[in-house]
Amino acid sequence: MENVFYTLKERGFVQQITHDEPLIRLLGEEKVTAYVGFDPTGDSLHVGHMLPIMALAHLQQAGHRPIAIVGGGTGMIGDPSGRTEMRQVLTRELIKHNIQGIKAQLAKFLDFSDDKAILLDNADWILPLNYIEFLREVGSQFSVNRMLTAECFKTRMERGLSFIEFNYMLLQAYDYLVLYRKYGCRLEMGGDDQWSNILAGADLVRRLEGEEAYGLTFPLLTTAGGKKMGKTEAGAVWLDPDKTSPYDFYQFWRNTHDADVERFLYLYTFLPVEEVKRLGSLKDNKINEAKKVLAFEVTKLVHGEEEAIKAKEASEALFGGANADESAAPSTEVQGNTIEEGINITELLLLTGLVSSKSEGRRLIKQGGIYLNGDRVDDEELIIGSEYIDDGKIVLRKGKKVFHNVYVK
RNA sequence: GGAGAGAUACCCAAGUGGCCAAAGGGGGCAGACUGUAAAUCUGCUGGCGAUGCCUUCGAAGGUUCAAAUCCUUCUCUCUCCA
Repeated sequence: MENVFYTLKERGFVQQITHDEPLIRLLGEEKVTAYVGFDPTGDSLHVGHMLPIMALAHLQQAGHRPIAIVGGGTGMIGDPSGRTEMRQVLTRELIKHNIQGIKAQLAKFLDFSDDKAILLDNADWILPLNYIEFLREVGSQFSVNRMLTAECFKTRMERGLSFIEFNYMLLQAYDYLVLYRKYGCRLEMGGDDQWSNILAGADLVRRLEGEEAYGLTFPLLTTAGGKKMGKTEAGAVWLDPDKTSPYDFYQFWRNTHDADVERFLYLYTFLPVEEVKRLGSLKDNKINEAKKVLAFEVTKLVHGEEEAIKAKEASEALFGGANADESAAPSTEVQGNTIEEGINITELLLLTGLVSSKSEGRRLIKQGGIYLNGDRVDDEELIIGSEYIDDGKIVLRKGKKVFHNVYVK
């Protein structure tokens, strides 16, 4: 099998590595145990977490053993990296709850059977730590002078950094040490903002165990539009179907900027390199084909083939203008008599969540941004009665892309 | 602990008694153009029973016919000193 390092490199996963030659050799010669940590700051992962997950999946496919760490212990501290302000300190209960959600989602990407991949909560070894023992074993290995020069603390030096956060680096480094001792873990990966933390861990393993440990970071992705990957105006794009519907998830990928399509196909799908190259080279409106493939593949990965097909069909039906089944679009159910009595268009918009206030609804109508069953609405006082019900539902549209079905019970 | 500076809408940032629901920029939303893209141009961007009313300029009080603007207390942040 080809060395997985080259796969990762070719697909754009590699930003920095601690030692290139020895790491490549290691990955080519033996089964390597590698880990990535996830912050339990929410009960679902989002698109931003997919990069490390995909990397772990590639490693597993190449026969290596991934470890996913959920930071139940470090979550009690909060990583200051990349933050301008202190993180909110999470409660133990909340973290436990979040870990449950994250575990379930990771299982979609990694095979945890027979210890082919391992999921751990670092609370197991961090919470029982004895302060003095920890300081003597781990703390003594760190130079404050050096820590202060680390990039991750620089921004915080200006805005203030509390002692609890300053300790975060030691704890993450300790994770690596524990994993090395228990599982022989030799590689830690993470976002490029984790570089300092990863180096600290690799250093610690080398100092205390005399063994070379490696680190690799992923690029921090921004879209061609300059936004943080996985964030939209509406917030993060979640992997949890209750937070982001498969249809919206599909649409998120379908709306990828032209310039990002190839890069994303490499990173977020398992399509072979030749196929990605072919799709990525499509020009002008042909590239829409590539976007469809991207959207379908990623949706399939996260929500399964059935949901992916539904999302794709719904999308094509809605944008194709056909009257096909658009059931995958977000929907709201209303009581039949609400419509029979007649409801103001702005009330209905508010009800569906398409707008957050009636004023916003009126504004949109005034600007010609609201469509009812395909026709533009120009009267903001329009009363919607049963004559608008078509096939048991009313189709609302905001702008060009946001569809919403209103089902009448 | 001492001295100073500051806190304005989603973000940055003007405003220092009425003309302020609050300039400007960013972001966002919509329209035009398109390929469900980008770029560009245009409009909008606190709420409501709407030519009026209500809430909003860190919090709570006070002065005034009138406060984001003045006074008092409090909370938080930053800078310098120890």
